Amino acid sequence: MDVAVERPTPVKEENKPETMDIASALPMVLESFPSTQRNPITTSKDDKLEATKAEMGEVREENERLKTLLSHIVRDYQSLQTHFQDAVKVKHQPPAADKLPAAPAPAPTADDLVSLCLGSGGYARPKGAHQRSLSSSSSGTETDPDDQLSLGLSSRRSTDGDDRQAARPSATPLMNLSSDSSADDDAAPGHQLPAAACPPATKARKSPGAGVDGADDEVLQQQAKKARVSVRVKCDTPTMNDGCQWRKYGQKISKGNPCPRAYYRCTVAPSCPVRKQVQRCADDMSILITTYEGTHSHPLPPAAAAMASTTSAAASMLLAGSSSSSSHGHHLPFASAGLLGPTTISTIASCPTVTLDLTAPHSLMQQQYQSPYAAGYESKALPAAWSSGYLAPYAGGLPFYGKSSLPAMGQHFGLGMATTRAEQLYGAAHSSSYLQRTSSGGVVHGAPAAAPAVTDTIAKAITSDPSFQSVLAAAITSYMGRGAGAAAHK
DNA sequence: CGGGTTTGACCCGCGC
DNA sequence: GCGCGGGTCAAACCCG
Repeated sequence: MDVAVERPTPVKEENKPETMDIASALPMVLESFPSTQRNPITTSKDDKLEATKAEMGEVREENERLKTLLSHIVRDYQSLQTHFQDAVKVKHQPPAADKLPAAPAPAPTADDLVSLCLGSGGYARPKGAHQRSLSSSSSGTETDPDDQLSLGLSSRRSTDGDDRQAARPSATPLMNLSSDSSADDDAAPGHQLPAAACPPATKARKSPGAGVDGADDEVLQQQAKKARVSVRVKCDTPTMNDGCQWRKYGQKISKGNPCPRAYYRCTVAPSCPVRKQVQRCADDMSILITTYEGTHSHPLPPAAAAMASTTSAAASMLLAGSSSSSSHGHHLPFASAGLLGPTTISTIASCPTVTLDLTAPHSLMQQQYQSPYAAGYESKALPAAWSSGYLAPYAGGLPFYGKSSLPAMGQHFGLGMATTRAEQLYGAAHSSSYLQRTSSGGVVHGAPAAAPAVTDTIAKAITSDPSFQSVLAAAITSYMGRGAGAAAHK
């Protein structure tokens, strides 16, 4: 068809207040459509105009339905949250039940490994002798040339956090990578990131003789678990521009990977403890693996806030999950929604890592829905939204991240396509998504441990890439709907 | 000249 | 206890 339907750039949504209502967020997309009529129309275009109008009407109806659906979903989700909160409270009554086998030192007790393979069913992680979160490559991911998934997430968990707290085991103060931990500092300053938040003098590792007993032991355990977020993207450039300023301070050839691993330190602020490691995947040199560690101790530029939020949310999810009972899996909507592709959480050497694989699920999108923005991702070092900071309304002065998550979810919840197609996509995403948690063997469990934080992430991520919005929204919708339904059955 | 990169050495944790 | 490997340091070097 010749009617060029040009949608306004996502920037329009950027300015939406975080607290915006979900219902009001949806029409944003529709509101954008009238702009399509502004195309210069020649004399005989009336028919087309009429057709377009009719189409718009249909889309409008579709949107109304989606709005209603979303409202239901949100309600269900909140209900589910409540249920979950209660469940968690009950679950954590026996304090020891939920912790890692705390007795021995913070040693290799945490060898749990959660593997989430979603999105494209063809994704097969080569599970070798020991699974590596970083260098594990995806064999089936090389087909899509533009696997640049934007991860603009400015998730942030509310500090009032009743429900947020639910995601965290109450007995285990979590080190939280997310910048909102700054808000939590008031409550638990001692839990500030040990290595990450310690002064630039670093050398945190050189404190062997600290007295350890009782509660300190627990804290140390948490300290030992410096959560990391590893992001795998297809990227041609040596490093991924995530909006932050980094200074390289080292490089190392790691075993099993001919590509050197580069070590970077955030230089936005001299005292910023955040570090990242950049390494190319051994199996697919086009895949760049960036591992983030720590929390920025300074306001982030908008472009960086998106990425920081992403890692924060992922880390939060990871930590919330990893500190829960090891006998219960963690249902990670991240992956469940097919949002971030195969998402792997692994705890290796007391260093839990969540890997966001942005190389796989994209192909689905590409095939099904060619967003006007999709072309922009081709061979770009960075997804547009990622670098644009378009989802980072709180960056640059305000304490990093915004507020509550759920409203935020609706904020950008712009569904850019009709449900019919969304359902198609959802079907594909849903049918191939599964959660697998392996614990020295491989048991499949499911539990909504970190749902809130992850939901934030999902919601924000949806907004970051218009080409993803549709399918992700569908997937999330489905997830949340099912989750709420499951909770209702309990 | 200041800031960033390179690179070899060093430290430390972990597995055997 | 020892060796290995990952992570960091810091001097030398490079570049604008």
